[in-house]
Amino acid sequence: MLGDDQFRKLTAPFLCRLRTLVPLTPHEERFIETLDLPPHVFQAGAHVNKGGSLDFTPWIVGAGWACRLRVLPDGRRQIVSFFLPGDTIGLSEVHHPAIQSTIVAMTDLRLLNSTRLAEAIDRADQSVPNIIQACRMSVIWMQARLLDQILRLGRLTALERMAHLLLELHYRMEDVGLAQDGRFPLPLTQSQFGEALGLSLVHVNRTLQQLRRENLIELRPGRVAILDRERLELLCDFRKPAI
Amino acid sequence: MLGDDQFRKLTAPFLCRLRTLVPLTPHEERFIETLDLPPHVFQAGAHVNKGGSLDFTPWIVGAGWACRLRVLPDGRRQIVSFFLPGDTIGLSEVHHPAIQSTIVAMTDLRLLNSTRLAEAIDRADQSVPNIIQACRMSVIWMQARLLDQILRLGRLTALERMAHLLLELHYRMEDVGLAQDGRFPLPLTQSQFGEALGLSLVHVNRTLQQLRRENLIELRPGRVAILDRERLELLCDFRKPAI
DNA sequence: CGTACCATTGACAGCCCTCAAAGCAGGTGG
DNA sequence: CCACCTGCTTTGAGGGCTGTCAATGGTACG
Repeated sequence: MLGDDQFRKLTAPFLCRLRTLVPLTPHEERFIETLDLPPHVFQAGAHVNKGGSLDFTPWIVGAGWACRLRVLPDGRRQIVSFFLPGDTIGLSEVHHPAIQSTIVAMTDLRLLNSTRLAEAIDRADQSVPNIIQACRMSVIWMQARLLDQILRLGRLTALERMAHLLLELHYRMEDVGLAQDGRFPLPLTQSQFGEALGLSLVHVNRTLQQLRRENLIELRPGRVAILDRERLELLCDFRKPAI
Repeated sequence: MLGDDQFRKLTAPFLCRLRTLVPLTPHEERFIETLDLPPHVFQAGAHVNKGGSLDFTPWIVGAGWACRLRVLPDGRRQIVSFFLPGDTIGLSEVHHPAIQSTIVAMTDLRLLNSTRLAEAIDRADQSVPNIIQACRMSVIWMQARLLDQILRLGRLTALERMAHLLLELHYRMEDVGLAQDGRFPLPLTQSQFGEALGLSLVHVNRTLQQLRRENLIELRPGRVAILDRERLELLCDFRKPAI
């Protein structure tokens, strides 16, 4: 279920991600490429941070998708954020009980242990200054995406929310080299879209149909194509994450 | 418009806040108490981070309320988070253009310049280890509150959202010694409640009336009383921020 | 061929929004 | 002292966006 990523180097997305933030020295590129292979594998549906000493391990997503999830006692579920290939888990953002959320693998997942990276950051290792700078920027990006999510849920209509989320995912996949020509793998069910966007499954379905009717996207299970990015951005006031 | 806080030491709330997180040494208490007085004053409605060199100054809120706000081109506004006395601005969380938001004073505001504190954190100053630890924890709390906001907007009904936010604000005011017996100053208009909770002004009004009818809160302009915290928490699955 | 999961469609209800107007309190100036 | 203004709160009516319930279809897999 890892799709096209299966045979790529698992460090490639993270390298892409860092290079969108800062230029790296050859030494730094090697530092990343040697980060703890082989990967730790979680199956779709597994909890990445539920019990065990792995709870506080910092990871880099090599392949597959995960999400941060909050569940209410009555069963309502809210997806807070997504982790895509090249994202860090528990490094730029935080593992802590106070966060009261679970990290769930949405597909089969290959994670790289980034403890060495975390240590380098902690002691401000002078041999990898750009990496440290990039990770600092990455904290900011992650925060900005949380604010995006708040804006979507608080102020956008269903149609706008869906468009806005698709654009965010597109940009993120493009950044790590996993989107070509507006097309990228999208392993979300409509129910999961609903959990992320605060909508019911049924309404997600109707919203997606509307986007298709207007020739803004193409969607088949597991894959999406952004047909008219500009019009889609206009529709939902999406602001390209500049700088 | 600063209410009861007017004559308190402006560093008091921040000291309270830190002490809820870690114990401080006498040296550390003095370090806080000498943080750059007199305060920088913003009038209600002013933008704290809009243009000028003050943009990247890290602050501590001494008195008054502020919020982080996102505005859409068509005028829709979403309050992302609140800054209460004792909170930091641009220290635990981030000033950066990518965040695409404005920090607005909701009341007259007295801010302490915390550049000295920021520098102490940056160079890991060994004379104030507990303060640094507390600021690290504070980042986590701030993130947790963003997730709370996402949960409210994505999964709670209007009544639940309102209850949940009131409880959060109550706990935060209580932590910094500004709530007694469930009562605390609440300088929000119903319109601002709406901007924070993703509701219309009219619906905020009706929701507040419902909470009053059920004897859960008392509310008069500028001030609120939580009458039955336990029932209110039950109503919205509020989880006390433990640990 | 049955099972399970996901996508799709229809009918209907309800939560919440918009529009509109009236009440209320504080501040200002005549 | 009162008229007036301004900003906030309150109330009513009606509509629309979105949720819930229920059933059907499609596809992968055993």
